[in-house]
Amino acid sequence: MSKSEKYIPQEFEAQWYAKWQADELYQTAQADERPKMYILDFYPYPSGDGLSVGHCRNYVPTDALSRYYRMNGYNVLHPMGWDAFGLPAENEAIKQKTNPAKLIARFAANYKRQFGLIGISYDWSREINSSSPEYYRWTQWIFLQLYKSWYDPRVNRARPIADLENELAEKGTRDLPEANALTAEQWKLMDAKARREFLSNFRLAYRKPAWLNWCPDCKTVIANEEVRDGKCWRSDTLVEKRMLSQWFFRITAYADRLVADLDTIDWPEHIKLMQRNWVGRSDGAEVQFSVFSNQYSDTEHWKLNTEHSITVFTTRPDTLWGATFMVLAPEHPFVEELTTAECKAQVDAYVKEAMRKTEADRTAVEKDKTGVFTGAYATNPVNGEKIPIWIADYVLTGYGTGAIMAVPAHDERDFAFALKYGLPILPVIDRTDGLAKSFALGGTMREGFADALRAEQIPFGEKQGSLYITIPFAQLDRYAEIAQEFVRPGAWNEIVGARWLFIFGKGDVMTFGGYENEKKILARCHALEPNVRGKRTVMEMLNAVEFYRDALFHAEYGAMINSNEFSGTPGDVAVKKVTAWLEEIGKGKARVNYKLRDWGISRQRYWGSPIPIIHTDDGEVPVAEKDLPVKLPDVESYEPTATGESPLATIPKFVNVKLPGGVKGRRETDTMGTFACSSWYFLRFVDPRNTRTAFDKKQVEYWLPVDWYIGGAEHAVMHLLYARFWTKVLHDLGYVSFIEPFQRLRNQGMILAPDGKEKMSKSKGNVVTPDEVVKEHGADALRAYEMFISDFEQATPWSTQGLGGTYRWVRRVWDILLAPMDRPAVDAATEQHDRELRRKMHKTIKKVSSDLENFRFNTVVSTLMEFTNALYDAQTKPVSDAAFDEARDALLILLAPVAPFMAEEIWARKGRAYSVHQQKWLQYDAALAAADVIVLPVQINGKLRDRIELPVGIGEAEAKDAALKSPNVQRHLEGKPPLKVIYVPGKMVSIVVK
RNA sequence: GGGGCGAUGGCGAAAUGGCAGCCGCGACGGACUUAAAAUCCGUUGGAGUGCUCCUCCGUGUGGGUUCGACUCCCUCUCGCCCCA
Repeated sequence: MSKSEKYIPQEFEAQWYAKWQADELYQTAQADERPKMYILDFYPYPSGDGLSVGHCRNYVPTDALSRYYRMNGYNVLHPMGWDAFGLPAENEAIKQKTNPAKLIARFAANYKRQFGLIGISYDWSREINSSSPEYYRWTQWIFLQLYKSWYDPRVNRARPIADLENELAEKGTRDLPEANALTAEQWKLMDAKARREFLSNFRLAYRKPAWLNWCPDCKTVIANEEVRDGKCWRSDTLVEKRMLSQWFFRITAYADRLVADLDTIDWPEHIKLMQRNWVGRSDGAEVQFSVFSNQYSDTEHWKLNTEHSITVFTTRPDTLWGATFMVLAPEHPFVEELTTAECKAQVDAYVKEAMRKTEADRTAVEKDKTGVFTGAYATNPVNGEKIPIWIADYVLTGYGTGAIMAVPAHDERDFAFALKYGLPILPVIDRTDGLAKSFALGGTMREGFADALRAEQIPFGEKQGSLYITIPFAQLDRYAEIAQEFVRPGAWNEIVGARWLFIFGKGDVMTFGGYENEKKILARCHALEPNVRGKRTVMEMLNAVEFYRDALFHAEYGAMINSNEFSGTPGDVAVKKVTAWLEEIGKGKARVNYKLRDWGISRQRYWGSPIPIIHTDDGEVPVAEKDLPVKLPDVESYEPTATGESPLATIPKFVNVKLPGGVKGRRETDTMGTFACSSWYFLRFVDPRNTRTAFDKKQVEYWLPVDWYIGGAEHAVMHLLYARFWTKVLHDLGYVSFIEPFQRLRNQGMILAPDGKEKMSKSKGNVVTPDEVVKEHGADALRAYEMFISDFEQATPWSTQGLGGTYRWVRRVWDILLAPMDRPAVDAATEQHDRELRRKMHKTIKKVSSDLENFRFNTVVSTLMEFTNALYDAQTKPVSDAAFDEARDALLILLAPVAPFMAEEIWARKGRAYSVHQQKWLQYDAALAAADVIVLPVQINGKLRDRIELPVGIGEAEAKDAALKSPNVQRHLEGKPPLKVIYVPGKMVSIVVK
């Protein structure tokens, strides 16, 4: 190593890294007696751009943590690998007409070089690559475990599919809830193909038709993430939807466990919340609406209609009496059959248009709701009303049943839709806030009305002769009486909100509620007032009065009204009561619905793990486990197909197989999305070269669950949910004993570009790379700055000047630890200064240790900076050599996790035995860290008035007494007696006066 | 559209119910130097003609809880991120 006096990191960093690698300093031992610590960074997709300083925000702090735990005697597993499959590599490879494996190898090598540059202590002997056959062999193996399993809701876990086959042969689906009815005899009569099809309703990996994005210009299927604003990212063409068979994992079976088990892990609350919301459990009811024979249609169509009933899911069965129409998603399977001849043309046009839109476009609240009438009607099961069936694109097929009962009085979107198309809006739930309003149009009330209101203290505003009245809830009855007195003949007055009354005269009052009254009221109003004749419903008429708008609609859980025998049912029990009644009369049943959908894994792409299934005339057959992996064919280059199939479909050598027994088969050509690979890689790291199993059970039991799992918040939902799901399946099948893979999770904040607040991106040319920083300032200054820049989870801009600050600090440390010192001789003050320096040292050890363990890396560095400043200060004081050297040695050890290169270099220069990274971490002495005196702030009425210095361990009475005696406190008390004196031990005295 | 996060000096930030602004950047002043850079030392939230003392104001907005609120609760505004 060089002997330059000055701090020149470029002279020694690379050499130390090479030595650490050669000495296998960071190679992790297998399971042993020591406590273990598994610290895992999200494994990255290696891109051609390499790492930026933003990426290092993740890797540097976890590296410091790993080094800290090693020095504390833990057996630390800190591995790294590559999420190598997927679109970015494939698209780049298509562009360069090469094989993505070659690109990935090059990109990964560059990442690895950069990790070395900044001194990350990964155990590279455990490096994995998800696109290598040695790895994806086991991804396929797990796929087969899912394929060969089903979820038994009676025992709430996955079981082998063979158990189900046995049960079906014995007693059919008799004991299976939610299954299509099947007797044992019917099962026995089925052929192999029919049985396979039936079983796919249960398997955890199954195939079903689903909509895909199709780009007509590229003539290929594209992934969701390649669709922007409904257009293809490459060609900017509008994307269409196509229905194709695809593979899914039945994650919905685990929905409740995925929510419940969140309580067992230490994750940021907001991530847990996002996962709960993503699963989106809602409890409600499934209700059958029979389709009404369309007697008003003169076509043949209505005959068909009598065959159907439509199932809707609702979380609000208590609002059923207000369901005035029904809306189907444009994709709903009944749409074509239900639509009458007169409506067919516009329905067809509407469906075609809807298929082009994205889900976001369709469900945006601000967007004008559109829809068309099908011509068909359904029967509301609770009151027998005939209600029209519409289709509208704000209803989606994926959620619930693809059909909704519309309750416009209590659902915002239904309300807007009903207003637009003149459909009746009937309130059936009472308001919970008691808001009631009346608008008395000028000339509708007799003289003296306003005076009468004043006399009753009913507040109102007056504008151009009209009164705007907000009626206090307690005075609703009184108001109704007054209005009857004063309403002029030929006019009317109404109350909306907490009560719905139309007052036409004394004793002539109609309640707005139910179909019949709605029509009667509307007819009377039309007759009396020409201005409202254009209004198609009572609510449309009321909505024309702007003053009423906030009282017309609400979505609260209030008491039921206008609901026959259920009227008056309180809001807190209404849903339960109605659901129970529906079950009783056989028109519905309680049901739990989830926003979570089954996990679609099919990709019509080359660059992914092949799905180990072969299609034969007798249905699908899984590849035998001994024949794994199903290898990707090694091709030079390939293009997407014009049919929407994977490029693999054009490779006959891959597709055509002969099964044992000579049966011809066709391989599945879809590949698995990359979330499959990343759902178990943390298991592979414990035993990455195993050729017999996916992972050695003993190693997994020692190392898992992961203690610290660190990565970007963008994976908050999908990756983490999928990995948890696979872990639970493996648990159910007996492969692992734990139920959660990641015990503690933290997300690093993003580092933004230096200028302004935008992300670093190659296209904007604002990327800062570790290479350039290391070249200029060295890796240790970079590492220190990565940790110092901000709170670990907070987004923050990169600052080249800020980096200069940590560089200066690192150099100051170098100087104070290595440069010869000319310090003052010891004198009478030495003892005192020694004690102060030691106190600072022990406080520093304590804070650095606890801040590291609590992910407070920025204060780790600031604490080390303070300690460095204290050493500079001590240099000018008569501190003893012993105390000074002890403090310098402490700084050197504490520095090792943050600045490993410099710590090693200084260690060597001081002639200590290699390596500093194998030294023991320091223990602090609480007695030495304790202060001699405390300074107590004293507050009067919450304002700081003085600080008093008192001995440590002072009692409450003495502290209060000292506070009250302080001259400053006396001055502010102005002789007033303290009402209350609060002493917070060691922290504060707070005095309350009048 | 759905979900999440955030807002503190000129800037990055600290303090998580108890002295607001540790540490760093920048700026200003000083030492060293023929000079500059580098380095070292000092000052640095705002205001009050106010630098060892004193007072007031101050953590996006408005309210609440508390002896005490950057911190907890509610309202609004703005910004960012993720998913679709």
